[in-house]
Amino acid sequence: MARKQQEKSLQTQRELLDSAEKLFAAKGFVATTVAEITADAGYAKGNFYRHWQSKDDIMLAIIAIKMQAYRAMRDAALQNARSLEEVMGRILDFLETMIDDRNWCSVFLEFTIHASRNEELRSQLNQSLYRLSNDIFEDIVAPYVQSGYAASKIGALNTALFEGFLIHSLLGTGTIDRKDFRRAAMKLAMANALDIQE
Amino acid sequence: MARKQQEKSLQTQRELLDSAEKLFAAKGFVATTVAEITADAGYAKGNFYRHWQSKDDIMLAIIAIKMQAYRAMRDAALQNARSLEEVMGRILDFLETMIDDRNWCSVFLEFTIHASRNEELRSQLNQSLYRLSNDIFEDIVAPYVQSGYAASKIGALNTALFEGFLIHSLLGTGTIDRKDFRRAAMKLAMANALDIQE
DNA sequence: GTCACAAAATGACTTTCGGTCATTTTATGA
DNA sequence: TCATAAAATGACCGAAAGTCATTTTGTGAC
Repeated sequence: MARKQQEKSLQTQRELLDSAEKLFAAKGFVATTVAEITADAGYAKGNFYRHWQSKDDIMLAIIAIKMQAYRAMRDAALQNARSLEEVMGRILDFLETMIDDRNWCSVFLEFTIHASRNEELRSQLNQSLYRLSNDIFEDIVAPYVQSGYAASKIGALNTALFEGFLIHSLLGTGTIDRKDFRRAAMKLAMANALDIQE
Repeated sequence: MARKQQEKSLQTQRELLDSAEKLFAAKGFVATTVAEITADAGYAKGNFYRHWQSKDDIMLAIIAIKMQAYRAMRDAALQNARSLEEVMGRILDFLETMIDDRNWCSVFLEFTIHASRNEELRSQLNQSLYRLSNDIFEDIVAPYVQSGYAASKIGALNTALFEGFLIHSLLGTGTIDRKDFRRAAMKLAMANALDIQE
């Protein structure tokens, strides 16, 4: 049976994914070479391209996996929230766990900007990256919005503030910390959801 | 007199700067090659390195020039502002002119992330990039802050929201537009400056 | 066991790009 | 006109993504 060969191939793929994830987090997307990934997993470079078409490709695969894990966390956390403040609190808790995965945040951002120059890649990334935020805000936050302002916009502004905060963290300016971010994000979301537009 | 030679060298440098700026804006920092820059200006590649040590180096030079221009614009705009709302309005006008320079924003971001992985480069960039925001908020906004919250933090959060918005624009999600950004930034800054902390 | 076949793995090779440097071209002023 | 210095050149190097002909390994039929 050819099963064993398929299994072997899958095993190799998993090993390469693990090595790639580890190295991307440690050194960044650009600084990590395909040869390093395969060497770390104990294979030759050419083997990599049996599993993915490019370095971009494996990154998209890793992001998809990460996002799925995040999505599960989110679902668990938001189940019992009963007010807008509580929902936003949970969302911000959740974003803070992403910040704790500091190296990964950095790689996300690096890849996001990298992708923005590439039509194809950009739209692929858009799907997995922002579906997370959109889902949360359109499904879970929307019922609490009294201002008539689109929940998706509240979500996008929240994500924007988060990503801007990540940039500041990456550059290590030290002016704002995660408490400042949390406070600001909460304020912004509450104002957007509750203040009637003039 | 050796003057003419120096003048020639400076002229070459200016031509290379112009070509670099044009190409970076059109294609991005990474996608633009040194050979393209020199070819566009009508020189050979080696000539480039008489003027800058690296591609990073010319980018820092261009950023410094741009920032100086922006600083002048800012000074002119803020001269007659008389209230926090007016000051923030001018600052946001100013950020919107940066957004209009859309390609450059994109290159800024790209380079910022690129630099975040490089200790030396990061601190160099920090200086020119964030001095702008810090100056504005510490000198001009501070007198209007009644909440006891540090003006520098208000500035950093404003910049964060701006940069996050740029990322959204770059990815072309289309969920929020500059009006949404403006409204949110104003709200956030006013709340931070006026709401007494609990 | 062994043989044919297919899947998995290899690493030499190509191309591209940042950066170097010995060499050539051009300008200066004695 | 000639020596010298500055400006400009482009062949070359090393590193990295991606390719592919070749080798190694595993499978199933006999």
